[in-house]
Amino acid sequence: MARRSDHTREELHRLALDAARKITEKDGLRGLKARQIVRDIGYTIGTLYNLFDDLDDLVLQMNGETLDALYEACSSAPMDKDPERNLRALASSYLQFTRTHPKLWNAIFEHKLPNNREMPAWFLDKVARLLLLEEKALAPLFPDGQETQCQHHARVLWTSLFGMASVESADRLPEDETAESLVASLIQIYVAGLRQKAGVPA
Amino acid sequence: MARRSDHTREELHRLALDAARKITEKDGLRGLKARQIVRDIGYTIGTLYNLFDDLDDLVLQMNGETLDALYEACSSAPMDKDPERNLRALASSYLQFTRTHPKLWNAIFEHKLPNNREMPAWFLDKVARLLLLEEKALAPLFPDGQETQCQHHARVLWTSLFGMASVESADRLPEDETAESLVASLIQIYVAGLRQKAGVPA
DNA sequence: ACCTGAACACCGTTCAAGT
DNA sequence: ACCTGAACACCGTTCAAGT
Repeated sequence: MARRSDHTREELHRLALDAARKITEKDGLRGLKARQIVRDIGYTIGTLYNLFDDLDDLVLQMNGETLDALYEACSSAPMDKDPERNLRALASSYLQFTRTHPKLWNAIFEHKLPNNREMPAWFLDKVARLLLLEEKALAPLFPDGQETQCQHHARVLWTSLFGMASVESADRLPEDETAESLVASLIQIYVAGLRQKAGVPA
Repeated sequence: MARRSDHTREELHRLALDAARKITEKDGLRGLKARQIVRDIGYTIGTLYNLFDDLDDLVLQMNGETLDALYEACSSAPMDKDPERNLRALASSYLQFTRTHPKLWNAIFEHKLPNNREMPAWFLDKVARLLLLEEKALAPLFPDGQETQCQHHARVLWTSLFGMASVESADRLPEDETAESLVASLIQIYVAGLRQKAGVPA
């Protein structure tokens, strides 16, 4: 057999990533197998390696698309001159995404390359881009010329948000606590602390 | 062959976990293989399944020991009546551990059981126990009767610390930023915010 | 009672052979 | 040029056979 040409290379690429996404969404990264992907799209194992270097490459691309979707979801959060409202809206969008696609979101951080291999730059860019949204949300609190401080504190809040989402997604929060309740305190109290430090009471 | 009895069951158990720890420390959870473990301790594959239900069981036990070691390291942080100093000391001990054993620490959160299987209670206890240290560090800030609030804010700080350590261990911090610099801001500013809220200026 | 290692089912990956 | 699927090396896991 050979040369089915039912689909172009681009279509096949898309079919494979869509199938991988569905499997990961259901069974997690641990349940994602090359043979299951091709079975789902009606092709054979060899074709997958015509499309991707290896499974790590496929997972990186799938995670890249998840990061794109997460960025899109977070971008839709409304931003104005109230940093607390901005941060709450952004965190809310972020957490809504991680709850809707917990295993897909987890795959981004679960996936580790072998010791010698490092994450490609395009992937790190997609990760870094999200942090800019947090900076933008926090910016109204800082006068011009304090961009460095704004970046620092945006990173504090962003890594904290990541920690809360991560712990929630691992089901390690008690019944009466959610990532949202934790992040609400974080934003309220951290911004109050920042305002106090700057001598600008709320 | 059979019946070597070079080691008791308990000794073998220990040998296997030690070998697993060394492999994970070097190559990460992804590089941990059943056959490598038994090769390192001079036994064969069947013996491993005499000692553990399966590899997941072995990894859970290894991660349990890592949590014990982390708890021990964090317990040594000095505690007094100054919550900021307490929190800084605790975070410092925590981060020193995650930097000394990055792949071992990562294995705790990387390791996912199959969909149907859940973490055993003894493992969750070891995770939960660490949070109590953060509560103890923060307690001087709260009067008697406010234990619930103390627990809540301890969890905010603890999940944030986890996020910072996690991002640092994934090499996703820029040159001029460390988990320590992030956590220093978090503690200083969050506690200032808490004091302000309680009407007790620093 | 304990340990072995062949055997099994299943991986990721390669590649000669087909059309 | 594209697709196939047998083949390979390597997994985790089981278990009959040894002492």
